[in-house]
Amino acid sequence: MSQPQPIGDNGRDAIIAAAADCFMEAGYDSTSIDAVADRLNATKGRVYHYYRSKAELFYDVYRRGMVINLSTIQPIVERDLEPREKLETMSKAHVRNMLDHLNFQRVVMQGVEMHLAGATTPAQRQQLASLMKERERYEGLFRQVLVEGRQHGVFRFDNASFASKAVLAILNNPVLWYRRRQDAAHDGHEEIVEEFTRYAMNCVAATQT
Amino acid sequence: MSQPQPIGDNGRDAIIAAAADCFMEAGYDSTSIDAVADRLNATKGRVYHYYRSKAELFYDVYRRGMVINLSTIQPIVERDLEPREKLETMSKAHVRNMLDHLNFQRVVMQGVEMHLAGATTPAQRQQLASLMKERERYEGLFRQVLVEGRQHGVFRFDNASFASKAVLAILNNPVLWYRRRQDAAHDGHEEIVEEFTRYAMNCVAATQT
DNA sequence: GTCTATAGGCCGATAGAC
DNA sequence: GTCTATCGGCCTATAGAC
Repeated sequence: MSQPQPIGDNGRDAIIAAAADCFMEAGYDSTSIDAVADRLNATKGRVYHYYRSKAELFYDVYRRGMVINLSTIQPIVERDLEPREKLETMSKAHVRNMLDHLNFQRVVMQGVEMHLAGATTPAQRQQLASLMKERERYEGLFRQVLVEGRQHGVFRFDNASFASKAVLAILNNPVLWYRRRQDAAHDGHEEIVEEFTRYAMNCVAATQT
Repeated sequence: MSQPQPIGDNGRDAIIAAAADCFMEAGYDSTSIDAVADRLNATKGRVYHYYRSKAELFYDVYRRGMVINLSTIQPIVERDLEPREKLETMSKAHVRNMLDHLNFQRVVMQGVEMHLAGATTPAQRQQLASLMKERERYEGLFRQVLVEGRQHGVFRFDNASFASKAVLAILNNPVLWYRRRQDAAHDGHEEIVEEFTRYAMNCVAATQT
């Protein structure tokens, strides 16, 4: 208690990180608790000491992913920027998060899939629903900027909900195909960030840039 | 042999349709062969008579989904249309397919996820890789129109591969949240088709419409 | 707090009757 | 061609030693 633990140093954080990698590489269903434990050079006794079930572990990984995203975007929303510049800054930061935290972002995607598929037990359903609310809140941050920009005449669209979905569909896309490169100096991140941000901006732009 | 069987009437087609519904509702891993058989009012002996494994059944469902998409879009590609009109026609048809064949389209999405996750056995890997080629061919039809339009100065983008991914990311998006409505007369399809097509067009447009 | 050992259930796949 | 019956493996979760 004398010092705060750095992230990744206490029991749970190491498990969350290992689980994120496993879920990314094999998917939720195909990841066994043994596999997560193996990655920690431990056995599943350790995992079950911190988590009551595999589902709870998954939820924690998902939540960590959303915390990364929200804590990046929220401060940008609060800055006093003109709508176009604000959306552009948010978009670039979002794509960077996708590329920098692929493991967590793939887990977030799997959470959406699980929600679509419909979890079996009522308890799981409820848990997933609350996770989806976090995601909707995140989408709301984008929707809010879009509506503001439409009032200023710099964005154009009919249905704000559809527009925010379209923008995020573009910005999330790299998660579906990007693979980490060995050479960190030439990871190609900036080209992806620039280009997908431009597509996202264009799709709701009222005036050509 | 005297008459061709209508789709959905021979043994395999009924199984494919039942499996598509199950995979949509529960996901690949959580769908048991018993569940597919139940939906057919049969037992799994029937399924295993036509398919050697659950994976093969999945591949067939996926293929059916891609056949739906390719057979819709290919004829449009071959028509003699100006690039902007061609892309618009393709986009609308694509979104309609997403809404009209949700079950198969969700399976196609799951196939992409499985590919990302990395199938376990070498045989599965190879099968999935060949399915992904179909998908890339489909994306290529869009890329081709985009490049043609860029030459005519009606589209603008740097990387044609990224541009086609961005366009399809938008057009696929409804699969992630759309749910069938009871009232077929007011299914809301046309609003979704119009709006997401417009976003897709805008994101690569060289001139404002 | 981390381990070993094992219970217990589910499901893919097969064998063989009809 | 469809059924019933069952094997065998895998994996979640728990019990209890250290």
